[in-house]
Amino acid sequence: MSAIGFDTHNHAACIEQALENAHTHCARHKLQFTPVRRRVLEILLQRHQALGAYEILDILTQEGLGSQPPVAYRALDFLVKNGLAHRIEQVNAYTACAHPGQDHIPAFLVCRSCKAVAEAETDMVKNRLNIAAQASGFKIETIVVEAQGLCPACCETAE
Amino acid sequence: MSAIGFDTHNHAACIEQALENAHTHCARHKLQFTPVRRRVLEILLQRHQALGAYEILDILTQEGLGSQPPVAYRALDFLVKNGLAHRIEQVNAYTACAHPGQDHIPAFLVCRSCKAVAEAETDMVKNRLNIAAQASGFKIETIVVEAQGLCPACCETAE
DNA sequence: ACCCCTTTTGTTATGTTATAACATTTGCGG
DNA sequence: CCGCAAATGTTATAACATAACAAAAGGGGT
Repeated sequence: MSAIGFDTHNHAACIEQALENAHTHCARHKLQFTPVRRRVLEILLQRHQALGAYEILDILTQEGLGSQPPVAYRALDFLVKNGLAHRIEQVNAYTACAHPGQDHIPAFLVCRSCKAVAEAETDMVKNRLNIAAQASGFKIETIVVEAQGLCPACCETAE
Repeated sequence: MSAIGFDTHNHAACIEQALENAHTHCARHKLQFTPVRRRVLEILLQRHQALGAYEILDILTQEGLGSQPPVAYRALDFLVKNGLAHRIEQVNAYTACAHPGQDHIPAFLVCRSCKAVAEAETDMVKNRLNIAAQASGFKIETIVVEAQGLCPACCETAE
């Protein structure tokens, strides 16, 4: 289990690469990587941050890509369903997936101050939960693991 | 890690006991266990189930204990803050705590069909996440672990 | 190239969840 | 029994999300 997201990196290249990966992923699965969907993913990638649907909608609206809530929600649903983004339940917000195509169960570290999001791995969690679930006959379909707190940057500045 | 919640038990006694425990817990911490707060906890205990704030508000309203959203939200906030109930983020709902007073990090198994909730333990998760967090300098304050799926009863009947 | 069906987008309306703000009442310590 | 702190009542509104249907665009088969 290792966290990425709070380190520095070549962001432009990282975004370019991720969009490229998403494009080929969609092509391979016969999914339409439409302008709205592409742009929403790009927005999520540009900020390594949890963004609310309405924040994204604001940006889309400014750019003439859509003006009503369903536009944003549909694009986000598409990205989440296809593993290109994740929903952060604790804050009703969305973030780009850091490991697309890996069919993983992510754990998130979410900064309550700046909304920065890091994505970690959780093999252990899945195993543990499955043991507990099987013991009682519960059939797990989705797992959410989220931690909230302060990221390194905000530890120094915030409250 | 073991799950409770899908087993059968003497429910009336279980509720009585839990309310009694909550009462003494509040007394010990100089917290007011008011009628609304007590009734909301009782409602949560009666159904081992995730209930939305507005569902609870409906019941309170019928009983003349309050009619506006803040009444329900304030009671729920109180219960959650003091470890007597938990919020299930995935479904925007609340459930009574199965281990009050134990300062634990719970994991939930939530049935998507009947909203039944079982509470399991997660020491491992906490440790694992803390390792990942410390490596990047992130300071964890809260952890959410939730699985959604089908409970034993609904596995047979539901889709 | 064209048709047809499926998917996506546009749009209106509304449903659901949650909180800000302030007045009033209640509980509790001195 | 006074005065402060905590809790409740109430109004209004903010924030998040989806149902439903019309219009347009994509893309596969002939």
